[in-house]
Amino acid sequence: MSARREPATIQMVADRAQVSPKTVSRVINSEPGVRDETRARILDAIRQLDYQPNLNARGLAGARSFLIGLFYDKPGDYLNEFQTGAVQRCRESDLHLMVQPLDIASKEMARDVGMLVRQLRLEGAILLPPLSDHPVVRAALAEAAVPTVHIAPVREPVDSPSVDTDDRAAARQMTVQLLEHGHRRIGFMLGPPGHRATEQRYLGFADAMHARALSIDPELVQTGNFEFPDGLECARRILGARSRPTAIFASNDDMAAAAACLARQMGIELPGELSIAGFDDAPVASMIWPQLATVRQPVREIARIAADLIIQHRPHRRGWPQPIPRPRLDLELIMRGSVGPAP
Amino acid sequence: MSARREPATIQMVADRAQVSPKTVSRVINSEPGVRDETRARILDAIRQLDYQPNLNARGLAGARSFLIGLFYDKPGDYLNEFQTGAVQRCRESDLHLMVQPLDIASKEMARDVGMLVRQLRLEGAILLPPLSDHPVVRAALAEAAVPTVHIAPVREPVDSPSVDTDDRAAARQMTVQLLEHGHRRIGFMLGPPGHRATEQRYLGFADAMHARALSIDPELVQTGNFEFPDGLECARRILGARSRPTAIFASNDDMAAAAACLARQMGIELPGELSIAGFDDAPVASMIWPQLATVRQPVREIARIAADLIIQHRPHRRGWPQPIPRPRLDLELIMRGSVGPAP
DNA sequence: AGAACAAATGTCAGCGCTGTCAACTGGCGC
DNA sequence: GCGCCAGTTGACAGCGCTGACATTTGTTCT
Repeated sequence: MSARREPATIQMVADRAQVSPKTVSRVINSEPGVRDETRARILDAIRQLDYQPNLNARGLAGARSFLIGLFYDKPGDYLNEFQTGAVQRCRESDLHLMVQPLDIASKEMARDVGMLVRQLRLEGAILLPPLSDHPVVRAALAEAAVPTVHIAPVREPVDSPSVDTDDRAAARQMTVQLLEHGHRRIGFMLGPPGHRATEQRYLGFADAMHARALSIDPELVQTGNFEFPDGLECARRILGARSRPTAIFASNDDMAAAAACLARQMGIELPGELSIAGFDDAPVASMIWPQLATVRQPVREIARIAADLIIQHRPHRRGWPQPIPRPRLDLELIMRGSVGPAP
Repeated sequence: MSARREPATIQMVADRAQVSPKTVSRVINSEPGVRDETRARILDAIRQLDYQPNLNARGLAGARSFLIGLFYDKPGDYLNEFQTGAVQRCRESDLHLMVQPLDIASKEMARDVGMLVRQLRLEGAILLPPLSDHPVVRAALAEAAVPTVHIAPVREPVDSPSVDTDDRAAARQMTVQLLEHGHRRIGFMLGPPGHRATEQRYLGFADAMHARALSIDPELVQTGNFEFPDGLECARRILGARSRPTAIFASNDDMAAAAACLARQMGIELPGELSIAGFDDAPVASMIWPQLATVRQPVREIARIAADLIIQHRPHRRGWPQPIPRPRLDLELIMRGSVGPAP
């Protein structure tokens, strides 16, 4: 084990490359106006000294932070995927990702956000749903003038980009699948209010039903909060309806799993007597039998795009270029064993 | 919307409180030697100006970073829980958590780690298994003299604390439960090598079997990598054994779920013909029917303790106080429907 | 009251880097 | 040969804060 060297400084690199620190700085920041030969010499020195610029110093001098914040309400598989994608994208641009859970129920959110943002001088923020629609968070971020990207917001923010997916189309397609399997009475599990996914997925379902002139029995539409326990409760109500549906389309996989679970307890055979479809392609979707037909979101891709929007934006620092980008990604239907012909 | 103020500086606070910046600094850092009356005046000024110290400046001047790194290999529910706990603890001490996925298969890990550590000047690092045993990561961290806490390492690092759980005892207890339900032929699904959990859980299982003078049929012991698909493969081998076991104890819930899934496909009734036990109390454990008997890890608690170890250690900066702390937490058995009397 | 000391506060330089702007270099046209 | 300009490079201050040390203030004891 070698004795621990102190980290190299820009001055040391400059000395070794026979240039001024400023020129080294230019190279580090990929600024133009450095002769190739000089650049090469400097890069060499950097390599030899194994130099890493000190982020604190860079940030202080340049009024930057190299930090992007990722705010989320509840952890879960979605977060994992998203985080992975976002970190990857950040690393490609020499940025770092700061994760921050924010209890949507807490009254101290504004304080928390403001604190983080101003202490860390975040260069951008990404809001995961349902935070993307939280007025307090939005306001705190706006006040601090932090460029923000909203993921799947219900109301598109006028002055910030958002990224979302065509949940409506996917839900419509999935419903069409159910219809083509002969299902006519179809139960639906809504997500909690305040999520774009909740409204879009239902709309897609309704689109498909109405296109076939089928009516939706309100008794078969139940609201859960995207979690297993309420999925159970929804399923109880749907399967306890006067006339039991032959299929259930749940707004997410956890609730779909709950439907499958309850059906099993009730001795209902899957998919013989009941078909079930979910949404999100969560791990649980392929961990139960029969596996859940579901819709896959390109979460990592969404994350990369979100991070990218912030990174691309950075140079301007204030106000997004016209027009504000709002990429919308397509989803992928995944048909699996939980959907079969209607009995 | 008010015009966006520039963030307050320590100088502004000092002026308003009629003291020198240094005294304000003392208050911010909770240093002793400030009269109560002065402190109050300063705190007042801070509040009025809504002042937040600039982390970059603090870090640069004080040779700190206020950052702790959390390194992990694969995301998952464990990570979510851990991250939540760790962030909470960090916030309590004015620190921040930097998450960093590290592909255990990648050859650039040393570079990645070194880069992060030196750019960010991390004040500490937490290694999640199986990274806690990765020699390259350990070396990179050691070279940079970053205080590190290892979570559930197979080999305890001589000079760093570790946090783990008594998996062996818990596995023994779970096995005893199976035995008391009358099971004698019990299959076991090992985790991948390189995890403490893998060895400890098996040892606990073996402890209990041997205590009853029962032998373990090697054909019923299969290795997976903690993921559902191999769980399926393991289950296929175990359930395809010449003499099928009446119970399976899987080293984690994903694999246990796979056993349940396969059993169902094979028409084996749970828990009537086969009992299944898992480990970790992952979400999936309560999302399938019958729900999995499992072992709950206090993941958040572990995370808090790990962060705490780093935070407590910080003042010394080099070398841990004697002796190196190695807290070990107890686990909680959760018996659920997947375990029943042997047929 | 004055000395002697502890407590409280201040002064000042500098952490490692970048923004601003000045200075230098070489090539070109006339 | 001179002026001029674009292309390069450097000098220098200062980002906001804290460490080391100096100074002032308050307290206690004789």
